[in-house]
Amino acid sequence: MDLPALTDDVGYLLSRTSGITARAANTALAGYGLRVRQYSVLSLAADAPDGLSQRELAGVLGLDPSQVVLLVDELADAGLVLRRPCPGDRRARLVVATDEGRRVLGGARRQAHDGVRHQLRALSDREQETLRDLLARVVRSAGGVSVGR
Amino acid sequence: MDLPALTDDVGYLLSRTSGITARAANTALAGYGLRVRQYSVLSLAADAPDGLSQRELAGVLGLDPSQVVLLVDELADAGLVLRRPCPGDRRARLVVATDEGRRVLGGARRQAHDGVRHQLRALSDREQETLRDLLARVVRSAGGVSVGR
DNA sequence: TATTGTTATACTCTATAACTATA
DNA sequence: TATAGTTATAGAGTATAACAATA
Repeated sequence: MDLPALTDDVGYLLSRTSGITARAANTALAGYGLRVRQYSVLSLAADAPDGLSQRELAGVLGLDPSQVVLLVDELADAGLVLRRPCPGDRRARLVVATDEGRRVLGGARRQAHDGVRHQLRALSDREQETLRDLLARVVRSAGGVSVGR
Repeated sequence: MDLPALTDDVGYLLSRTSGITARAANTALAGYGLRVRQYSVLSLAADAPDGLSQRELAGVLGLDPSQVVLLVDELADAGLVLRRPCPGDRRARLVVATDEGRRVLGGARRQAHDGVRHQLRALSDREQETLRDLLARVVRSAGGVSVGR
């Protein structure tokens, strides 16, 4: 079986597409003082009623826990999240969105979504859904495996 | 209309999937002394009968020309490509794969492809094709636009 | 005047190791 | 002994600006 040329290779196309959409998202988020990684932490924290531990954040995002520390530091400095002691485990700390964090997230989420959507404009709504579902299955099957060390 | 939670967001899923496949590709390429960016330059050079100018490489790959210089430097140091003067334009230099470059690329391409494919194993062949076609349309529509400066 | 390649610089992202306090 | 968080460091990727040679 013949291998595809670079420009028809899924890995290459994933990298290019991800770069394009991440750049658009970062541009859209710049007005809120956020970048995609900080935004993703804030977004997860805001959607979890009681917040998440940093370990949970690292697991979901596929990041090393040491990176999460820095991202939460920045968000906390900006007053968008805070660290609460975790009842029942004095090692852990729950990352919770502040009211200001939720307020900022409201606009940021909309802007980021629109920015990404504009880069996907070549695809119909139906096709964007298909893309999302295919990617979600890849992440769920492969993503959770090699997170730890 | 309601916005999706982070884990159902196409931008987030693209970033995660791209990270997963790029990591797999880098692991697969490590034995050849290559990383994905160098590999992509080598791959394009090898597939173009007379090579490509660095400007063309930058355009196709969505990179800044200054980044291409460094990538070609590394490949040239490793003896995988060489810079030929471009007949008809003394400013430009054509990047051409050496025999050794083509030989290395043969194995590297196979390994990288298998590594990425393994991360996509949750999708059928048919679905992987669909994914590739959707991504290709996004790159073609949005990718060529804001490359220059 | 515009384009090709180049050098330089700064910032972000990624990967790893080692340490502390708790469990 | 394992786990949650933290600190530190190095390497890779990304983004810009400026310059020489040539068109």
